[in-house]
Amino acid sequence: MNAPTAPGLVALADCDNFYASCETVFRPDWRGKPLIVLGNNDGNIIARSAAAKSLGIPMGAPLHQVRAIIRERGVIVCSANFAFYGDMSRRVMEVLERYTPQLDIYSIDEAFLDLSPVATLPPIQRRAFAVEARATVARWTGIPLTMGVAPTKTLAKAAAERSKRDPALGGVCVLGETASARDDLLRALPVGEVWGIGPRRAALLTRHGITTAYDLAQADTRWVRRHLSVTGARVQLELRGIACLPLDATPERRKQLCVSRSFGRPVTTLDELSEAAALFTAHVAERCRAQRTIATRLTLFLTTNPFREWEPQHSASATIPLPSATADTLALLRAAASALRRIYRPGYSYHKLGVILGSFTPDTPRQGELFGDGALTPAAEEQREALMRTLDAINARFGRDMIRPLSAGVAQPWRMRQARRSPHYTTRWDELPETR
DNA sequence: TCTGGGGTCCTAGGACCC
DNA sequence: TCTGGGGTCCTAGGACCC
Repeated sequence: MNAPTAPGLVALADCDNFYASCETVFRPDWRGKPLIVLGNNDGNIIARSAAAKSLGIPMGAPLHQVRAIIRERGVIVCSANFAFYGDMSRRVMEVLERYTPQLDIYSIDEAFLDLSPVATLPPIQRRAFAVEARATVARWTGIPLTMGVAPTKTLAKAAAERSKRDPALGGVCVLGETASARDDLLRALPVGEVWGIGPRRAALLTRHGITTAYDLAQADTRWVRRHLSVTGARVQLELRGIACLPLDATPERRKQLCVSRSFGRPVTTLDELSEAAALFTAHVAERCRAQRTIATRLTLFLTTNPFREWEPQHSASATIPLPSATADTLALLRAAASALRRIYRPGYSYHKLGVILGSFTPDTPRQGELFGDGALTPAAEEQREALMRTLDAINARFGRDMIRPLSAGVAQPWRMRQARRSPHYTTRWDELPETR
């Protein structure tokens, strides 16, 4: 396991329109066409192909706002298929891993590469290296990506941004040695597009006359520290070429896990909410076991639909400290049920429910329980763990929810809509692409 | 009719302790 | 008039990210 290191030279590999590109890989007839991917419940647009962007379809917009343009321009519409995207992501990352001693996977479609081995090469050769990595990913996976190469992560992000905006760069932007090249790039980057500067901070900065990344790099460091906290101060240093964000290739153990969904239709009864709570709890428990942790805290939250302003609103959450750290589905189901009883109020139309596990510790060695009231004996505990392992194995082999809590219900009328999901091309035998 | 899901880090403030 | 000082831990909420 490598400790995080301060990068001397780092590349950001950022997949282009990732979800839309995934959908196109096995449908070459869709290449170049306007295509959008909808989030769960087929609600919002969460990805757009280049052609869809150029039609002016906005990111994040609810589907019903763009119906007209979809019909008129024949836009292809897909429901999100996260199992498929996750598998394609794994393939892209495996290719990138061949090009670096340390791959820091930042999200499903982005990773930072430690390029210190090629840092001493002249810029032209560094560029050739990035160009080849990019071409190999495209050839082996079908996914196009953009590379930004620079001394810090934040500058690499800015370089990749530049590359996406300027097709003449051929998908790779290497931030040159000279300070003037860097300054030119930063002057052209609005401050709100700097990585780590969101809408709130951008508004504050603009009010103070700081409108570009260059302005932010030059601003008074004490002022930045005071108004943007340490995260903002780091952004500023990174823009100046001083690495503050380490490259971390250790496979992460999440600090919290969340499974939440909006319902396919409004839900009012405690019975239906209990079904959703049970199903989500089973899913989050499975993920907790998969990363080999046990949780000491379960939070359940519940909200009405904030867009239906004319209806009475209620949102609440309850956190249950678990008497002993666990990843046992049955123990977590009890905690979730008691949390739900605590926050449920009749008379509301609920829209979304979520279950969060947190405050993890590694699952071995197990911390013994100080006061054993009602706890399982060690032998019973071992049996329960074996049961969970069996359950996970069956679900992994025969499909998710093959075995699930009965309390999660059977008909599940509250389930989300997903009308246009593409096949699981790479993750289910019966949905493999065929050639004729 | 119809508005996503899953994360991270930081800070302020309260509870509690000596 | 005057109302310790300093520390830890925990949680909620804000801001940001993809």
